Amino acid sequence: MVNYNDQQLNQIFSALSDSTRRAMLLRLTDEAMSVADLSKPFKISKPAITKHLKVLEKSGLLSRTIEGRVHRCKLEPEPLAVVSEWVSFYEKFWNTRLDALNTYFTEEGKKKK
Amino acid sequence: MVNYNDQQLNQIFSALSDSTRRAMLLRLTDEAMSVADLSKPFKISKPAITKHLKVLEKSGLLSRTIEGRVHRCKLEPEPLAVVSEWVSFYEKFWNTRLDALNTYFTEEGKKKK
DNA sequence: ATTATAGTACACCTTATGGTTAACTATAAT
DNA sequence: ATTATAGTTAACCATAAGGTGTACTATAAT
Repeated sequence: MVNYNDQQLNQIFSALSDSTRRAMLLRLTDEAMSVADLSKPFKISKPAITKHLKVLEKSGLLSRTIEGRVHRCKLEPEPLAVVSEWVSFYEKFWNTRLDALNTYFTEEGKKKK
Repeated sequence: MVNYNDQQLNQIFSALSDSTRRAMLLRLTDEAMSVADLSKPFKISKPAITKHLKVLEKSGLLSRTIEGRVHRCKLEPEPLAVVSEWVSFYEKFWNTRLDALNTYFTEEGKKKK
């Protein structure tokens, strides 16, 4: 898989740390759409939208194709795969914790029997 | 699983968007350790370390137990499970993309045969 | 009692972030 | 040719983030 460096991870996590941007990504899972359509649910100014789009674009989470005066925005999921890969390393830690919890309750169950 | 709200996701992603903090988390996967031990690889001032620890603590990624004058820092993986859950929703999007790629190469393979 | 160590709190600085309004460019429609 | 629409750019503002040095608190060691 692609080897993203620290700075790129910074950018991706930073892009994801804003509710509006995450909502934008979610909206784009349905379908690619224009900036106007994409920004409909958000009660912020157009320049604010532009800035959010730039952040998403720079982090690689969004691409756009310009068709006339309309910018068609598309979700680019690869950085999310990178996040998934990054976080998967830690999976064992919450698993062992759940295992410990599980063992605890199993032992409790045994005692009651 | 726990239902984290938008603001908590903001905090978690924001905490993860800094190289130093991610390196701290990685260090803590080996073992829980004091602030001094934890901060050894980082060439920043002690107050800077304190700040990073606070960010990690507020996001739930780190806990500490005070033993005398030593603060023992421990990795708390639950927020990472939340990230994993959040990102898992998008898995289908990079899977379908990889599938498409796979199909493409498979078709190419057929042509060559 | 004094000194060393672990860590935080405070005040400050610089840059980044998220928002605004006003003005602009470029395409589309009348 | 004029007007409307899609979107960006520029200048500005307030607050947050990440860093610093100095001063402080609290525990441990001599």
